[in-house]
Amino acid sequence: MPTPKTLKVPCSGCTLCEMCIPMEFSTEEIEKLDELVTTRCKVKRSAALYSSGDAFTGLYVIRTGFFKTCLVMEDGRTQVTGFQMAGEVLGLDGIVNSHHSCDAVALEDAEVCLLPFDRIEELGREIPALQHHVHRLLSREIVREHGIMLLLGSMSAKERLATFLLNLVERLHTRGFSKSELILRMTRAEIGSYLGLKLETVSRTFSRFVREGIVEVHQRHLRIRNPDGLRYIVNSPADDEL
Amino acid sequence: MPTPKTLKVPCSGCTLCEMCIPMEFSTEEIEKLDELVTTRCKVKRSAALYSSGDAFTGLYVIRTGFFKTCLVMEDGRTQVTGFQMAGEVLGLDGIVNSHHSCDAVALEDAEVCLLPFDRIEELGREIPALQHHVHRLLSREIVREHGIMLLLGSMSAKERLATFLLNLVERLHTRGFSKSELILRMTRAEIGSYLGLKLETVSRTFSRFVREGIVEVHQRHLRIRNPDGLRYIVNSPADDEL
DNA sequence: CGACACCTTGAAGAGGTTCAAGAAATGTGG
DNA sequence: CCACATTTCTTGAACCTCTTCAAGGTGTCG
Repeated sequence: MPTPKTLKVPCSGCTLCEMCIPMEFSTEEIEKLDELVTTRCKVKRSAALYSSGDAFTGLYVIRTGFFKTCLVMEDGRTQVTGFQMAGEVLGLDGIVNSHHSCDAVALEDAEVCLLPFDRIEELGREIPALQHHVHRLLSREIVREHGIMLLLGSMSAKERLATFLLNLVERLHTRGFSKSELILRMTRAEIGSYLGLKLETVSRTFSRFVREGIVEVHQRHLRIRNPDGLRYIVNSPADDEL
Repeated sequence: MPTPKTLKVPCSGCTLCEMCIPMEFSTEEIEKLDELVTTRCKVKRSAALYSSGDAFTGLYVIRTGFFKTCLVMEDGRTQVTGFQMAGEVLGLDGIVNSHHSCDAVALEDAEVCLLPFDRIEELGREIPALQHHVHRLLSREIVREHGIMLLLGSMSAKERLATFLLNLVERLHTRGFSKSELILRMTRAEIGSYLGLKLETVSRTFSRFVREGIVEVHQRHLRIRNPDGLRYIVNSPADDEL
């Protein structure tokens, strides 16, 4: 369970963009938006921000840290449905039934802002730009998941992992990190679950990429040597071997 | 391309529930909602209601007919991302970028209502219940897709097909159709694409279900003889053979 | 330093795919 | 309304990718 802190955080100063300050607001509106964020929480590594069944209170914007969301079946099988990093939003699944339908777990110590959803709706009625922003946020998530369905439904292991790495490094890059180096915050098993593969297959596919000179892998430290190699893999249905 | 008809349709009389009239509205509000639906379109079998790249104008509520939505990769591979029937909503993918990111194709002659999205947002600001309804609609789609990720990521062919059939028959049942008989509106290849399987695998799995006495299959006419058999398959990770 | 979690790699195996052929249904045009 | 073309569905056999099982290596943290 997260540690709630009723700490006033001026959003106006926060550089995170996905949710909070999508620019096209007047200063008056920004003042209102600052009111939106009432609570900041710290979440320890491997702790759940929320779990399936928990009452839905609002959306969480990640300030720092890295999360995974996952579903757990009765028989214990789990499916990782996404990895989220700073600036991204958690909790959209809870809106329909006022209860969460998946778990959000921190993969490293994290800090999130809670945006009570009824406040979001209230403000959305006053600020059309915010309203539309929320709609886009939800729609973006739908489109993202379409992409994952494509990945899970029609891609080989190589393609899946290549797609995953490209997506990850791109998102990190927009946050100011390197285009070629990254640290995986998740285990092979978690990557595998997300990609519909077993951890051994993930490991083997990494090894293969290393052999082909596409990446360097040292545990969780990755270095992409040939990004075009990855892109080529994604776009080649029948991938000719070396 | 659909055939637009500027036909006034009183939504108040329409029994479709998912989008249009979620009860908790005043008569005054319902009058406003009636204004929402400006256009009704007919879509011929195998015609696209919209295609990837088309400008997004609004959401479509299916009055009659049956649709599939699908993504097409550059290399031609396609992924069916969903099947939609009367009362369900199409077009949510278009909100983010004001352009659609997938194709919606009618699997039989269909009729849809267009709800211009800017009007939805306007009205949403006036009617909180509508606003919340839209949010739930989007969130529901996200949760639905989580379920498909689980299916594609961690289920066997048998489990996938059983899950698919149970879901389909349940949705039909809420629309007043039989709990045990249904007509598949889509081909084996389309089912396969949706489930991340090849059409041969779908066909073989059907045959297997028939052999086990779980269903009767005559082309696209299905009869579920043992729904618990299907449910059992879904909930048994290592499924013991006959 | 030892315990534990995580990662890699090999060998055998299974589930699903691919290729191919034929049967059944559907639609079209004469 | 029938014959033909086309699409869709089923089934078999060989193959391949990914999984499973197993063992050993590496890194980390108390």
